Amino acid sequence: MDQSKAAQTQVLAALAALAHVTRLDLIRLLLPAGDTGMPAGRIGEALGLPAPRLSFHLAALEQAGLVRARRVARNVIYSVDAAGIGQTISYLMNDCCADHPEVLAHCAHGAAFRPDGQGVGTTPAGTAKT
Amino acid sequence: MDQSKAAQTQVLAALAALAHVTRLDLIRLLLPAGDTGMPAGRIGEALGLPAPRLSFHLAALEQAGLVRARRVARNVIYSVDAAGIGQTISYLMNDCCADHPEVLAHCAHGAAFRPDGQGVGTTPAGTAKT
DNA sequence: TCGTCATTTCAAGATTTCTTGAATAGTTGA
DNA sequence: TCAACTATTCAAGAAATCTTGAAATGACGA
Repeated sequence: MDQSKAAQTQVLAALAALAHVTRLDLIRLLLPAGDTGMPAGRIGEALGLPAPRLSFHLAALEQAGLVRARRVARNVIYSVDAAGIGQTISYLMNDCCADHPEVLAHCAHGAAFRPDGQGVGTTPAGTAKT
Repeated sequence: MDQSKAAQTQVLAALAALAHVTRLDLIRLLLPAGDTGMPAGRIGEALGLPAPRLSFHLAALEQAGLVRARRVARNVIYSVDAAGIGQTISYLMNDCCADHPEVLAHCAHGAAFRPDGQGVGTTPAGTAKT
């Protein structure tokens, strides 16, 4: 059970990495590209980011285990690490919410696990509060 | 579809709030207490936190929509906002991973949605990489 | 009203993260 | 080898976040 501390450290890094507009944009852009990925240049072009800034954020995501980089000729291709993202979400659900169906109910609400398409609400915390 | 930007802002706040050891500890401590919650004093005692620091982090969580506070006599009772946490997770799954079963596979791996108990792995990103 | 308990706010310093332009490194074709 | 192209690293400043002790607020019982 010392492993769970390392697990938390890793998740904290992933959450910190996700907690930034630019990096969330990067994940969103890269996900549809799947394992094929996208060269850095085209990413920067798509999001209108200066090169050093792009490198900075991609490095952060890579270090957090959320994206992978591979060199192809002159380009560096970035792609999402599905396992990294999935396990981060999994940790949130299990470590925080294992015994709390109320939380899971809100998770499932997004229809991710419901092929019938019930409830497409992507409305996050707070929106329903005011 | 301008609502999705507000949604993202809210999720970013929630992710930033979660991306801190102390605050993740707070969530973990408060979740088992459910709606009953826990007075600030006892929380600080349980985690060994000085009062101002506790207030600072609880305020951050509250602002992010992850916990709620209510006053009872001299005490302030804090409890988790299940909807806030659930919707944050939901956003990650839907906005980032809607079309990507590979990610969802890793999410489900934690057994949250599998009563059969298959795969209790709480192992987060990266652990399986080195 | 006074004193006490529970909690928050304030102010200052320390630390970390983010952005930017300039310089550097790796890869390819001529 | 040289020039062009792609991407990262560096250094410095700006901004945001975290921690801490001291002071302030709010609620209750005597």
